Amino acid sequence: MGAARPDSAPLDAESATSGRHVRADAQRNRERLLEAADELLATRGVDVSVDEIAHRAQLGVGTLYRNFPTKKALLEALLLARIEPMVVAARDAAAGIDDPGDAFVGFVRHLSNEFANFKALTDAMVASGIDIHVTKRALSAELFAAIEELFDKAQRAGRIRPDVTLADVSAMMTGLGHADPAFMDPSQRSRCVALVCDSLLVGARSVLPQQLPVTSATSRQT
Amino acid sequence: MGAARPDSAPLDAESATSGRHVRADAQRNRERLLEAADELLATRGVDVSVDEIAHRAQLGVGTLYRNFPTKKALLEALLLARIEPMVVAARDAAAGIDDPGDAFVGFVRHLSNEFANFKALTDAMVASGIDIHVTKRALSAELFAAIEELFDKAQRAGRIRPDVTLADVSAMMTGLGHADPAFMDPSQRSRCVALVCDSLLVGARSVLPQQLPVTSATSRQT
DNA sequence: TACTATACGGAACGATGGTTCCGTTTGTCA
DNA sequence: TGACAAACGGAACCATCGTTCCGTATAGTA
Repeated sequence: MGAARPDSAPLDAESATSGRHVRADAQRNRERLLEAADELLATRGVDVSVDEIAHRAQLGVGTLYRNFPTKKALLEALLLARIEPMVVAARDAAAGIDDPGDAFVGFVRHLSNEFANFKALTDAMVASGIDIHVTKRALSAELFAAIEELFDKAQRAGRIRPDVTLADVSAMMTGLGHADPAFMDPSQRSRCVALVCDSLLVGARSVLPQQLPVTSATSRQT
Repeated sequence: MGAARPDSAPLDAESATSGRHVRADAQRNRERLLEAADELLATRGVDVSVDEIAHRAQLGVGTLYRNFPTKKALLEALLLARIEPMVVAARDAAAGIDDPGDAFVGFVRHLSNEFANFKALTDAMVASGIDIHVTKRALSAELFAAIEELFDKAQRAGRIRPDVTLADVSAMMTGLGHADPAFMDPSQRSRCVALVCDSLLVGARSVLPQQLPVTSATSRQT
């Protein structure tokens, strides 16, 4: 997770800053807590309690609070942990030898799915009174930079419309990710990604992926 | 709980069903409560308490609970009140003499803005444990039907891609509406609507509206 | 103006959930 | 293996919030 964060955030990097000793079980438990929070947010949704998270990790609340001074801190750490692989993916895509346009489309597809998994987490952060905008921007500066590189490359290659900006892309992608789940299951999202890319790319008009033959957006449960 | 509610459901239509008397102030207060809830959801966001709403309306909680048996009921009433004008707008658009494609685009633009105002409300409903999908579908069946009419008309006129479905449109619109506000201010949304319509329509490639020259998606507060 | 049905206010209640505290357990090292 | 710092568990605490209850105020009517 937060492997290399040399500067500010003091949450990981235990052995580093001080000669302090960190017991092996403590470190393991920290991972367990993050995993538990992750799973519970995915399954139960926004309103998971810290007690639930602690129990899921087979730990007491006290332990949770030693690792994360507050629920907010736990959620932030989780957000950070989820963003990191995305940064890696974005850099890989930008550095790859594929056609920049294709790489961009692939990454958009990837990210829209990831963002969808984010929804419960960010909703929970909002519900906990976190200023999600400030937090997310601070935490995702690296991600933003990585995406920008990929975007610029594809645009310079003439694959992305010249009048489209990175802000457009960001907005469209958060839109895809935050859409009402009642209208946006994975297969629907796949179609929407194709549509969005059609609008972003130069001269594109994709063949939409198959749609399940349910009556239009009128069958989903819970 | 319910003080004097002779029958079951009907909250408005006071004078109608029964010879019951309804005091003028009571009726006024009901409106005030809905307005207060509306404003507070817009300003403070998801986690408004019923006390806050009551105070904002310069009323006590007791009064609130006489009008709405539960917080959930208040939120549902508010949702219903907000959906109604949209239905009207959709029907107008479908019945109008404009080119169906243009009417569709105009309506999409209108609805994406409305949905954005929805966000706090629907989030609050979710946070209150309401099954938002069931509720919304039940309440918005009319809206859905009205949109379908408009959509079909535009598609039959050859303006909307034949492989695009109503489900696609719904998904894209909820996406536009629920997007992270940090990335989607009104001017940004306007551009995104244009992009989305580019992908939905046949042979469209719009001129994107002007974008404010702030650094890409990196300035917004709260 | 007096009377009554109706509506109002807001204290009190119970549930829920984040956070703290402290006695107990356990990993690590000499 | 023994000792101690570090970590653990979970009861208890406190704040918040939805909801109820009942004494008081008021609109409407005769």
